[in-house]
Amino acid sequence: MREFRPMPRYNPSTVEPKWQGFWSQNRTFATPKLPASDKLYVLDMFPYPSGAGLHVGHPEGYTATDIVCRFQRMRGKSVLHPMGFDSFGLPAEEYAIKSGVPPRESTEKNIATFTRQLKRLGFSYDWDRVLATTDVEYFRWTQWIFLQLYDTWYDKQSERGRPIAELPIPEEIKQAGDDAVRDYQDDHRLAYQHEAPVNWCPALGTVLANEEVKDGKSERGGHPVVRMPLRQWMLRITAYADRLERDLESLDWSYGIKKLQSDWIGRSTGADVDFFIGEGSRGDGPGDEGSLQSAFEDWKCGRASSGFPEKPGEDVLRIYTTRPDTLFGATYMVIAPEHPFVERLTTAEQSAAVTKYCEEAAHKSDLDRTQLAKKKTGVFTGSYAINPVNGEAIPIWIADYVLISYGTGAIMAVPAHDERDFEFAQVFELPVRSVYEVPIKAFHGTGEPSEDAKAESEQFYQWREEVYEGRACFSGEGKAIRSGKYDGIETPEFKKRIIEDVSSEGVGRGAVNYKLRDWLFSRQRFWGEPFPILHELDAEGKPTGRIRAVSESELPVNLPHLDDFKPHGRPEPPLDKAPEDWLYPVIDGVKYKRETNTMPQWAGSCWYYLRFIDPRNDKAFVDPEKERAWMPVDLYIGGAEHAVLHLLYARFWHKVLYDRGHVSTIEPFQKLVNQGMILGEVEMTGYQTESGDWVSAADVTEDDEKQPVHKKSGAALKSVKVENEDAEKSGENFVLKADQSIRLVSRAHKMSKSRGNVINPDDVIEEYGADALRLYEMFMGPLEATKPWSMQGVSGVKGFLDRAWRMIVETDAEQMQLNDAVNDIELNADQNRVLHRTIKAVTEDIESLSFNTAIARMMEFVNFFTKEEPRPKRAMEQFVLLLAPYAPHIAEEMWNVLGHSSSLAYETWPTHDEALIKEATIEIPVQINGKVKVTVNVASDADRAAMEAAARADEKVAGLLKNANVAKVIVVPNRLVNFVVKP
RNA sequence: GCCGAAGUGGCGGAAUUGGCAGACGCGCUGGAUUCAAAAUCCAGUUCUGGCAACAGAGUGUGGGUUCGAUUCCCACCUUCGGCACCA
Repeated sequence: MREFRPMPRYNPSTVEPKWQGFWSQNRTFATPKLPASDKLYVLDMFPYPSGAGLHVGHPEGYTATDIVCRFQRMRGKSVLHPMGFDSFGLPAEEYAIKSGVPPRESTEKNIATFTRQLKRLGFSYDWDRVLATTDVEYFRWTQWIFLQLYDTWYDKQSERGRPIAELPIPEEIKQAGDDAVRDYQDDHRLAYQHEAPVNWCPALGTVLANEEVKDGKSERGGHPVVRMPLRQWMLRITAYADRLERDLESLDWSYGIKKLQSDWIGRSTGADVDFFIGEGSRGDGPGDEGSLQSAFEDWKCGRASSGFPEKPGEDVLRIYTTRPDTLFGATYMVIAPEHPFVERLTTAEQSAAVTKYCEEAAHKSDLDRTQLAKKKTGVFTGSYAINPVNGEAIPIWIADYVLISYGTGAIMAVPAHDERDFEFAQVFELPVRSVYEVPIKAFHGTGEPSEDAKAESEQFYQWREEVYEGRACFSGEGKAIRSGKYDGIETPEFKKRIIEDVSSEGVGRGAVNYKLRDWLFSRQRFWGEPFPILHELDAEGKPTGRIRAVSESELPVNLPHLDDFKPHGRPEPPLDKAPEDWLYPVIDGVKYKRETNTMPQWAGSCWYYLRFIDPRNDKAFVDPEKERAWMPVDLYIGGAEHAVLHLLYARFWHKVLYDRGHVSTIEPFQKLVNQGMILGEVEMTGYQTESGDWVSAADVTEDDEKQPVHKKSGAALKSVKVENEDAEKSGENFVLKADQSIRLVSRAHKMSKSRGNVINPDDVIEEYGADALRLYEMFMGPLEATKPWSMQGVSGVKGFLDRAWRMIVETDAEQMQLNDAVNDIELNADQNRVLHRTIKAVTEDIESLSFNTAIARMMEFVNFFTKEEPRPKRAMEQFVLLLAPYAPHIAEEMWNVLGHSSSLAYETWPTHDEALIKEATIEIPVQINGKVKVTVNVASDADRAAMEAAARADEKVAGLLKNANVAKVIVVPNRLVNFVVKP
């Protein structure tokens, strides 16, 4: 065994465990139950504890938050900085199926690994608060929140969720009996069951939320997803769409993330309009208008007095449009293949074609629908509807480009002003009628238009003509034409007026729609939270359709032991195979079957930030007093991959809890920052043919599978990694040294096992130490930027820590002792200036999360002070405090060497003195016509005249100005002098 | 196609109420130290021309505003990320 003694040389492998042990033993970062001073809640997105362990992306965000926390503690704030594990989810279960290890076992093992790795990085978490979403005592409260959702309906009047007991029951429902009342309530709960076509993934054996499906494949694993009808639990997130959108405004999030969320919610405004169809399927068309037209007149009269009904009757086709101002341009209508009116509207002669089309549409997966999106398909129903604004009968078509799940599942088609309608009209040769004047494009720039501009203008007029003739589509805004009394009105005004008019006639009304759909909340998997729901069974063991919530006192509903939880490709969940005594509880003599679906992985992460405030409470999910004291989260840092789903779901749950009086803030996360991705090391890639001949990257393109192929011949090529010394730069590009005509590609790629460029943080710590890893990840570049890894960069940062160490610690001594050059002396003016400039910059940079520049300033400090001998001890102490948030282990050790016996974690953060930063004289550039000619020294408080005089006094400037005609002199105090010289 | 972010030395990046472009780090070159190496220290390092002093060019491209533009305006190109028939 190696002899242990204090090492004069900086050795992270002894310093770091020493201080990690110290913090742990002294519970240095334990947070009081209630804040003792100004509170600060800083949160990391907790990790999924995968079997692969921590990757270098994790410490990036975690170091950023840790710096802020350590800094703010030194500034006297009460800081809550917890960590936990998002441990439910598919991978543990997939692993269990392969290996036979129960998910709880592998999950606990992974959590232990993650904990060890996180502790090795020296993060100042309050480990007393650690939690995992798979802890029974945690998901007990996840289930409890589900019950809150189940017990809540959304009151549109007051715009908030209220207890289901307060739901007003209409008289006719009351009279229909208890079952009707219960059904009515169930229809209004925020958590409800619904049978609808869902995204079923046979390979994963579960349904997926819309958000988890990309290009018709599962986000996890990339397995195909098909649509099939299933009865599922849904959460009524759409009720909160408006608030989720509106409240974004109050948040300190980047514009990009807000936009992403806002686009996902997808609020649009327009109008609902009813088109009269009479009894349907009568084929009343242009040739047979009589009966439908006269019925339409009667209907319109009726509507004028009755107004616009809440629910459309059988005699109308209700559509939603964002452009009611194009009503006069509607030349046909389209309904979705799943629309309930399909059968009614189909005439006998069209019946066969319609049935065939709808069947095909039903079997298409989302993938087929999107991939075949290139060409529009559809079929005519044979029926017509009457446009309420002009009484015109127009044909009704069926097409899958209209989605049943958005708006009313039916549209009016205005091919002249909507690209999709135009495409469809082209395919089926339907009429196109433009009702807008195409505004003349304004030309940019000044003077004569160039040849290009003239050609462009020519093209524009040609296109404009095509729009008027119905051969092109214009989706912009302008002045109305062919729109009766609305002619000449600009689009926004037209919209307003026509909505008023159709409303007063009772044929339409202003309407709002969202892209956001309700959240499909159940999964057919084992490793998730069981629903606290029971289905009542009758004497024969058949479900009666009644459901019952597990009472709060019966929570948690734990997962039963299951030997086999393998999905079988059928929609029955694995929990259906649970032991009888778990599956069939009897309450008051009534037998029930438990809900066997489980919650999706998102559930646990929707509220973990609340549990951290009071993690061991067994009476409530969080104590209200503590919740009020700590919420909201002041800073939340994590990856952009959660920009939509996790953040939207968590905000939704939070708002429901707010409405029900369980939390005190309307939003959970006040400030959000997304860390950028860390890529692998930059690689130089060249391309070779099968036979090994080089091909220039300029001649390479990608095929459909993203494999490199030769641009001209299409022959498959192989990518070859080229060493840096075999490449050189030529103009804009890198080329092969041996053959300069061969261009290479220099690029950093995402870290992936298959590419073999994954950096393991444990290895980095082994070689350079945790402080170097932390410092490097912060030094790489701006927190939010995507940046490539560089091992040489880590080594460079380690070199800085070595120099800092030598600046303070005597490396020639046998014992750990202060460097002889460090003495108790006063700082001179230069030293003060450097010290105070550093304090100022580092402080401001932490506040703006600009860690890379803060580190650069500390490097400058060390570069300066290593040259100073003797070195004032006080400056060294102040520096160590500045460094501490970034590299806490080495800072604690140096603090120790500087003669302090305890941790610096709560030492007072240094402050700067502006007066000491100011220099007596400053160097300013002197320009002539904006070009710097010389620099001159002037007093830092010199006025304009003095600066100009100093500039003119310079020999070279005087020479240059001698025979020149100085038209103007621009003097910017403290900045520069510029002589404007005319020839 | 739409939306968002970004294009600065050999590389990561710095500088924006418009004011000396390239801080800091890597790499590279030369030197010191060493038997030697590692480590460390010193000097240099945007490009072009020149021994040098110096001169010219330069922040994706093209234009514009200004005494002065990496920063502001217009048009475009490229890369990355997201969304994708939402009427």
